[in-house]
Amino acid sequence: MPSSQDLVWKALADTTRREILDLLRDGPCTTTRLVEQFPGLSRFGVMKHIDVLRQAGLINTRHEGRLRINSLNAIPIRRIYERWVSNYEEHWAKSLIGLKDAIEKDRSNRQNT
Amino acid sequence: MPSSQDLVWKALADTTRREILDLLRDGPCTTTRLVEQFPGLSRFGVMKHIDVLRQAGLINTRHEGRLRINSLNAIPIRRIYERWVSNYEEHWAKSLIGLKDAIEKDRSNRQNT
DNA sequence: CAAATACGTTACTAAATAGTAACGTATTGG
DNA sequence: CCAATACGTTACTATTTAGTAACGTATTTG
Repeated sequence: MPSSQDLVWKALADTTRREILDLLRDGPCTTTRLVEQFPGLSRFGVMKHIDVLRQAGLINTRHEGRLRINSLNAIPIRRIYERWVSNYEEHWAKSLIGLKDAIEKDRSNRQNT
Repeated sequence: MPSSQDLVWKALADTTRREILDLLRDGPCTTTRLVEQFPGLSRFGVMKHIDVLRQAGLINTRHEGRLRINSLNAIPIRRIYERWVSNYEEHWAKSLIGLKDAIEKDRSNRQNT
């Protein structure tokens, strides 16, 4: 039973899919136009990536005649940030600011044992 | 040729691996103790996850006698945030603030067709 | 209505990933 | 030194994922 968060993580794990999202940051785009941006991949290849992104809720598609217009939904990325990434902010701040301290502490710890 | 960023994304895509990182937020931990936290997995299973995390630079291991002490390095997560996630902040802010507007627009669009 | 366009699906293959079981190595306490 | 402990690896299987080729559907345009 994969959670919806899990689908988002899996979707983001692939370079092509992150590139698709990056393209959509500039605005909505039809499926065919997206396919054209990836000459190395078949149409179906790209479409399967789009599917994964849609299932993760990162892309919405609306129909307009024979066009399918894909647009970005950044909210799931926000959730990833809020529920997970932000928990590490304190930690990485410590690693950056307190690097010298950490080294000193580590050294004296090893002498005490 | 997977970039180092790519290794981080792949590493984060797995629930077990994110759980390992969450455990390490409380402080460093030996390999065996980490294994014990995942009764459903074999030792090797957990160790392979640790390996993936180490290759992504998310975990450092130092040797201390017969113990291997694994500790968190949150810097790669920070990079993911800076180089990618943060680009979407403007976008998700727009989606949140403009949500009511978007709904109204969508409704009137549907009435027009 | 027929051709062109935009999109989608079915069926298949190749490769990467997750996982287990069983065996091997290094460190340390009695 | 030898038994226990902590860690690691080899060899294998099952599952998932990525990808292609080829075929099918719906919507316009002349």
